[in-house]
Amino acid sequence: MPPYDLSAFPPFAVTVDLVVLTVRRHALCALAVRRGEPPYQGRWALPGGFVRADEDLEAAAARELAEETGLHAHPTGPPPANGAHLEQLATYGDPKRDPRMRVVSVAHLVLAPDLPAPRAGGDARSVRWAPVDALLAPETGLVRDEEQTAPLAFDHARILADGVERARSKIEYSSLATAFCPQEFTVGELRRVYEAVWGVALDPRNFHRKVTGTPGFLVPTGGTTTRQGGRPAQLFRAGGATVLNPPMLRPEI
Amino acid sequence: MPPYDLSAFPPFAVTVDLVVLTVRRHALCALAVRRGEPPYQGRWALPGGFVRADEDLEAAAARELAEETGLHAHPTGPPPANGAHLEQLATYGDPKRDPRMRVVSVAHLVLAPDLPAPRAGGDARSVRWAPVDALLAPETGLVRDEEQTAPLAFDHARILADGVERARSKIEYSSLATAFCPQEFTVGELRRVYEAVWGVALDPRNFHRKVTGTPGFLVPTGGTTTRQGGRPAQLFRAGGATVLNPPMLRPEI
DNA sequence: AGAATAGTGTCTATGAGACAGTATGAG
DNA sequence: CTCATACTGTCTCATAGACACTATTCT
Repeated sequence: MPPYDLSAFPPFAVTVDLVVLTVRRHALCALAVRRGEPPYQGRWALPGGFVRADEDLEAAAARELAEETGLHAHPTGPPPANGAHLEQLATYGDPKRDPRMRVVSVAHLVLAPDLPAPRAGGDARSVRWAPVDALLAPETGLVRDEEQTAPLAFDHARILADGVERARSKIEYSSLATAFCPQEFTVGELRRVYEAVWGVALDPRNFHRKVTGTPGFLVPTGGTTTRQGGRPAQLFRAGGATVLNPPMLRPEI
Repeated sequence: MPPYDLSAFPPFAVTVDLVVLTVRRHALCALAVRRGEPPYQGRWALPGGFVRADEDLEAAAARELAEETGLHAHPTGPPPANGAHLEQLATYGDPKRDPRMRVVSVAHLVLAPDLPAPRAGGDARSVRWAPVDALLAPETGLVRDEEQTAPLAFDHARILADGVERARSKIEYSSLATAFCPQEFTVGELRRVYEAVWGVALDPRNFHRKVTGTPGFLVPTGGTTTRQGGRPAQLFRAGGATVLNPPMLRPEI
């Protein structure tokens, strides 16, 4: 078969799916949308959609993100405003992953601060933040939830699990945990992000020493806040450093 | 636009491209094929090809690898025979990356030991191992090479650079460097893999202490070899461990 | 006062880097 | 013999983890 014989390749549909993560009420949550049509009608799924004919993959992901949440993503570089971090996650192309046609989905990972309202374009009942534990619970539904969310449609549970694992490992050796925080945040708030994403408790004193001692990780803004109660805490912005060396260590077990 | 309106999505061609890396003569090398047709006729490119209509992405990558090199890949799990490590790398979908049509390429990374002959299916002049430094050299060709290899066709320089960076970082925290070694190897041979991939010199004594002291990384086979000269060295196989904790530290600078 | 959170200091165990010194082969 | 490589041991410094202690607010 000569390469690029224009009649010799099978046609594919290409979509982007989004794993949008945030930390709400001390829990790692993902954005889920309810499917209005078959297949998997009524089930929860990851947001996503078709890549347009002249659109880059990353642009398609940013467009879908804006349509679903109103969030503006900055694929690389530091957060200028209240933007979200966006990166490509992986591509899923099992021939049977969609029962109707051959669809290859390029999944993207988005890390966003909590504050933005969950939606901007759709209707309120069809999009929500759900704890990833509930979305990934075994199909018997062991997790008590006001509304059953698992199992996700298609192979989206696998995609979500891959995205969560990527986020868990990336905050070890990068400063990406700050993408879950508002523009100004305290050391304690950053620690609660780590605790929620990793699902562990960290020693506040050692954590404080570690993050404030890593050059370029945090930049003090001069302000303080008491929004967490207790003694006023310094406010910080994310510094220019993107990689942490040495990394944050995720406690074993 | 209703989702999955079968007439509402633009058609894409989906390909797999392969970044096949090995260590030869103390240098990190990648597999390159010479293009026989336009565009970029006569230029070097990464091996790859179309994904078939009912073929998984990983299966397509393994098939292309076997067609180009005769290597058999085992996507996950330990090397049973002289297989190569294969994993998905990233997906490239710039609308203009191929001048003729919309092509989305799912790049895969392959790490292989040196021994296998460079090719099995094509003709000898159209496929070769080339040092990644030469393939990624600036277009002015600062690297002296018997035959100019850079710049690669399409966006393959970017793909190769991403694959090399992935390999460089993965051998820090995983036992994947053993994928570059034959089934049985010495500590010194493993060290030369690290030195070639990272492009640095490592202290042989500290390296020996580190790798032999990490549980599950190396399993002694009982044999010895003098193929490197000097005092006979113990032979090892790769152990069951896949992640290294604590990781190998890549020297700075 | 008591509770809650922020922040500092101190000790210890672990591991990386530097490097002395010994072991065992090939020529 | 020399040379090359393999391997062991020892010292020092950096840092993670454990945890005592102080600081500053709110109720």
